[in-house]
Amino acid sequence: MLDRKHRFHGYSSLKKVYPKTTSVRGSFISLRYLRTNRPYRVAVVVGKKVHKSAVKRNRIRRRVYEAIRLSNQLPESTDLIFNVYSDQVIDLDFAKLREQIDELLAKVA
RNA sequence: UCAGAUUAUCAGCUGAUCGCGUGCCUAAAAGCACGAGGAAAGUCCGGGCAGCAAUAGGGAAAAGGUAGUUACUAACGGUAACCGGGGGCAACCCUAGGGAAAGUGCCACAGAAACGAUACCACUAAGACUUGUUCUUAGAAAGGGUGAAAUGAGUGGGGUAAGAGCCCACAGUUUAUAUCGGUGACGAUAUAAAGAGGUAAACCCUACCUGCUGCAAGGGGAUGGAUCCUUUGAGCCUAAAGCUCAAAGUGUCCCGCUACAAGGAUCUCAUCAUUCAACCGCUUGAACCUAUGUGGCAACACUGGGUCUAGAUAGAUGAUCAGCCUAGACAGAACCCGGCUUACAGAUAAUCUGACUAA
RNA sequence: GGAGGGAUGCAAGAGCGGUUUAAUUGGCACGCUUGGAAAGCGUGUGUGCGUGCAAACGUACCGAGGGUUCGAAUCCCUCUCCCUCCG
Repeated sequence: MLDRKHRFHGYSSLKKVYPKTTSVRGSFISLRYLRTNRPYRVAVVVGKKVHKSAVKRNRIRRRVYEAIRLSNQLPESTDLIFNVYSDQVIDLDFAKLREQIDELLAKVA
């Protein structure tokens, strides 16, 4: 999990950013981003259609957050929204997950 | 040894590195402490708490719920013990278990008839003639047939034209009364009476219970001011229009109570607050652990001692590596408790039952 | 998080506990009509299992599983999935 200042806060903050973003697609995760003049902010969205169980959705979210945290390619002032649309992230090898995340971030940069 | 029954507990662990939330301490950082469940789930019940002025005050109606008894509990549709019924050789388990002898409805098809009635076949008697596998009238309601169910008490005997609780004996059912046992449901015995179809998870009756809305409750901005709209009643008036005056709340009504403001919308003028839907509510509570403790069959209560044990807000408990074994199931707090229901790999312990073998 | 509503054939959508009611409409298939099509008219049309060469017949299924009843799509309980609302 990331530090509090690098996350989104409030219901409407994410809603306001969402329609202005441009999107980049990966194999299990898509990324929407928007350049700003603040420190970077990150959100990970795992919809209920990905998996029914709350435990498994939590696990996906935490693994993705962790992969983002360990990445050294984070841009300085950008809003990032990771949208997970596949439940294969649960069992995916962690090194491969990191590869994917880095790939997406490289596209943004 | 094998096959069961019941209850309780646990729900991977250890170490390293890098992270997250809250609290403490700080100017800040660092540091230290703590950080999901037995079901956190379903939201099926019961409460607390908050708002509606209310222990939401009393009564009535409507609507909904519960249903053996006695206890327990803050309360319950929950729990415990017991009673009745059912299952099992047994330990033990299951049970929406009030009333159909208050009333109404329904019981398709088939059948004579589905409940104040009625008679297809067969049975009995009398009569008729065309004298026979005949017809008519009467009797009877035990047998056959129909159907889930047929007037609803089985067996044996008597009785009769033929029969039938029509009568008798024995067995059994229900209701009432009495006595005994039990707080009670109920059980046992005796006497009397009766013959009553099923369905109340159909309406209903009886007894008891329930105000509504839910933390997205609610608080956090309160008071004054201005403008506009709407309804009902009364008065002026022949009537309409118009004008004037009055109007409360209790989410159904009456009483009672509170109160002297009709209700609604808009403006943002004055003071005040303001990055974010901030912040509060938000976690010490019918709390948890414990005792060769006390009372009780038990649920549970009391007493003594000890503990502080998540409180996030787009939402914290994770990631990676290494080791061990029995190889890790179901599953993530969102205001909080007490239950119920549903999901769940297994492991361990205790008590009990049956069968077999040995002594 | 809390509150409410729903699930019936390929699709939409009715359905008082009763022998036949799984109505109706669309879609689809076949036939008639036409030189050929469209439209129109007529007939048929869910799935599984069993019997049968076939036609056909029997039986079960109304989201799933239990219960009440002589008899449940319908009444009661539990579960699954879908939709709507809240400041």
